[in-house]
Amino acid sequence: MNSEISGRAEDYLRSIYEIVERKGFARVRDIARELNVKPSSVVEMLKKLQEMNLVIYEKYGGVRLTDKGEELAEVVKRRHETFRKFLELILVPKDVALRDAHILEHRLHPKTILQFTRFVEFITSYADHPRFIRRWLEEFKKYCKKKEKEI
Amino acid sequence: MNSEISGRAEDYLRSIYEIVERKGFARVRDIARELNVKPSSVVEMLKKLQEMNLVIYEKYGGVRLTDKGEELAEVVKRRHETFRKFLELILVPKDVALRDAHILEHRLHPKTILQFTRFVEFITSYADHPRFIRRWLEEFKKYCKKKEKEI
DNA sequence: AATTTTTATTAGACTTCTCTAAAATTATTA
DNA sequence: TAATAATTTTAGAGAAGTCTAATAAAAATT
Repeated sequence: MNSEISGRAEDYLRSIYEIVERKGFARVRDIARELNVKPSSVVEMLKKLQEMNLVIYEKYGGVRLTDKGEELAEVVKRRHETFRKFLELILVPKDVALRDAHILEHRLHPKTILQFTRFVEFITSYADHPRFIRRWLEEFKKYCKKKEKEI
Repeated sequence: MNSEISGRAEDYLRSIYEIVERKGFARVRDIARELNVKPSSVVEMLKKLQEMNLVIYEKYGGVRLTDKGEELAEVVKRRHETFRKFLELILVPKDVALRDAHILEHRLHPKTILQFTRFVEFITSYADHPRFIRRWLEEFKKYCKKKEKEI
């Protein structure tokens, strides 16, 4: 009866979604490579995801998402993007931002996710308009550079 | 040989630190209550933490942190405060912010933690000075209120 | 088509953290 | 101090996710 999806399951779901988006279908191997796990772990998780009606897969065949799985994956992906953008906004290097967005995207309260989303929206939508936002971003950059020199 | 401390172990460490700070000593019961786990789970973890030279505890006696444990707990606590402040800054309700800071504080790359820290520093240290920051915070509040009404 | 290589699956074990239930210890109070 | 209550500890098990090694199936190559 526990329909709570685990953070790790979400990772698998997003990964499958992105692979399918890129190359049309997902294989165990691709997923394993993307998540840095062994193929056997992928198979294990695929069984669970199928149990939850999030993916359809046949032994030795390809993997695809159910409608429910796709919906969920899209939510997860949007969340991921939000966190990635946010991290880049506060000047975390791109590679680190990508990595850490994965960590941020799970288990946070919906209200928290909402506020992160609004923050990113607010900054990016205003970024090339009002002076005070642009000014603020510039000042933050300066502030970081100054701190960088202090090390 | 693996001296990596787990996120969960960090929770225990911070919890012990805070209880000791509050009432002088920590008992299994206190820790269990604070972390919402059973006393037996606490005992289990205390053994591991002792193994890692982070706490000293005797059966049926109190728990205290070693110097090494205290140092680590302080780092964890500062990190926690940073995230809590940050979440409140982006207008996450206090109770949710407290809860989610626990989730954010683990496993992020040092560079990410550094940037979060700088961001909070930047905003709070300038908050009552230059107009453009105050202005910015006000605008963000307005933006959120507007979005709130749209729901 | 037969052989080799790649990919996928299973079985079984391990890690980390958790729990319940029972036993041991300490504290309280009558 | 004897009985009761609260706390702590142990033992044993379970969930989630991972791994290795062996096996099975599919794909590629000769």
